[in-house]
Amino acid sequence: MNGKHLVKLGLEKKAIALAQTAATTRETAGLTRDDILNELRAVQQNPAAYTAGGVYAPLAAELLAQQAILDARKGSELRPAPLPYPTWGADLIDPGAHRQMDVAMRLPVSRAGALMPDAHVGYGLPIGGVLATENAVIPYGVGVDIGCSMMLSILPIQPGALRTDEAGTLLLKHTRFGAGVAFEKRDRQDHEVLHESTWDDQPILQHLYDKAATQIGTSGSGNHFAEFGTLTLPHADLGLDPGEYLALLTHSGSRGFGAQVAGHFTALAERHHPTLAPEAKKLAWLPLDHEDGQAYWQAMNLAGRYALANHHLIHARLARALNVTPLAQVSNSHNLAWKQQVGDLELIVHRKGATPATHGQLGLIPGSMADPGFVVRGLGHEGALHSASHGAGRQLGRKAATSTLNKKDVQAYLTGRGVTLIGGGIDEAPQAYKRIEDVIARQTDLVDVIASFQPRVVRMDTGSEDI
DNA sequence: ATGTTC
Repeated sequence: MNGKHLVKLGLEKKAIALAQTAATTRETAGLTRDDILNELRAVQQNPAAYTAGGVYAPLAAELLAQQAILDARKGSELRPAPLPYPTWGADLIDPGAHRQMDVAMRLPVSRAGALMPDAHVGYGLPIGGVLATENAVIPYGVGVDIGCSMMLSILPIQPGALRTDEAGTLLLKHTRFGAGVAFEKRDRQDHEVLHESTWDDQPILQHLYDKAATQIGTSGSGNHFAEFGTLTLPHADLGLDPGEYLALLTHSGSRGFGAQVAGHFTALAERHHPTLAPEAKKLAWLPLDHEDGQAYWQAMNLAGRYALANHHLIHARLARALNVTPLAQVSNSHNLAWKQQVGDLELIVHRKGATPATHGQLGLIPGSMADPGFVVRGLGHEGALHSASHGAGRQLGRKAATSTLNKKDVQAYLTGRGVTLIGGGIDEAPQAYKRIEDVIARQTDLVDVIASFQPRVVRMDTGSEDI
């Protein structure tokens, strides 16, 4: 058998070598060249029928592997141009965030998207990005801090009745900040989320259970915070009379548990798409009709419930210390994916730093450590995929903030607004964020503002560059 | 965002 005959069959290098070996065996068995070429064509047409054994099994396996790569490449190909998507507050958004969103809208699984006015560059999908996909979930479309969320408790206390030093003492005693931190054993609290059978369903969840159990009720680091402030409710709402209330606002996530879930499934998604274009590598997805997609979906939702449980424990601890029961509570996740009907399709809507804003849905949009946050009610805007911003959004990256701003500037800003800060880093300075008033003004068709919250005593993690 | 990454 001449190699040329095999090239003519359209075989590639490795397959040619395997075909040559098989052909030699068949020639020894007395078959003619034409007989062998016919057999080879049959193997080519249906390699799966030959993998069980026999002289053609190695060739058949190689052909199947090649086909799988081709199929994967075909299924991972980006569209030549991004699908169009609406942007809110384009004048506030860095071109880099648009570039990232453009890549996301070129994914073959993408169907719709939107950019919120707090958008800025992140890993994979931009922060403030909303992306709807079909039968696919993108771990980096949710983000590292799965289930990152906000919670507000409105307390039956006059804003002036809690002194600044008392508020600071409470926050220091009843919250825990920092990467890797957990509550001391005697202070550890239980929550029903830790008793779910879900933890037994996957090895990774079993593995992370102990970490989750020790860290529950903690706040973490980065932009996470716990703060007392003054809630101003101009009109009767939330079952409350108009007026001013002492309130507790927290920003926290799924801690080490969620971060490790995110890392695990991002790596898995990348293995699903080995031929994905480099610019879209961090947007690798998992098919939802595949066990890996189902596993992520389960773990993601558990991390979402766990993050909200964190908030509930933080609020319960502080409310108990104050000997009060909250008058009302509002909470929302802003790093998560949801199944959502979009037109005729049920899509997977990823919100990575975006507040769900279905018609009538309550949400929380914080400003910065010294700027007001807002309680909002969604207007269910279809084009925004029922979403709004999740905050003010960065205008300076962490490095830029650290090199541009100094302690004095930040202290002056805090003093000017009567804010007392415990912990905090320069990279979280109010000046590192967009003006929340501008961001809110760009999304009046997405949410109604129903109350504002002015921070008074704020606790954050100690940054690398303290304030 | 996370403890400190293959």
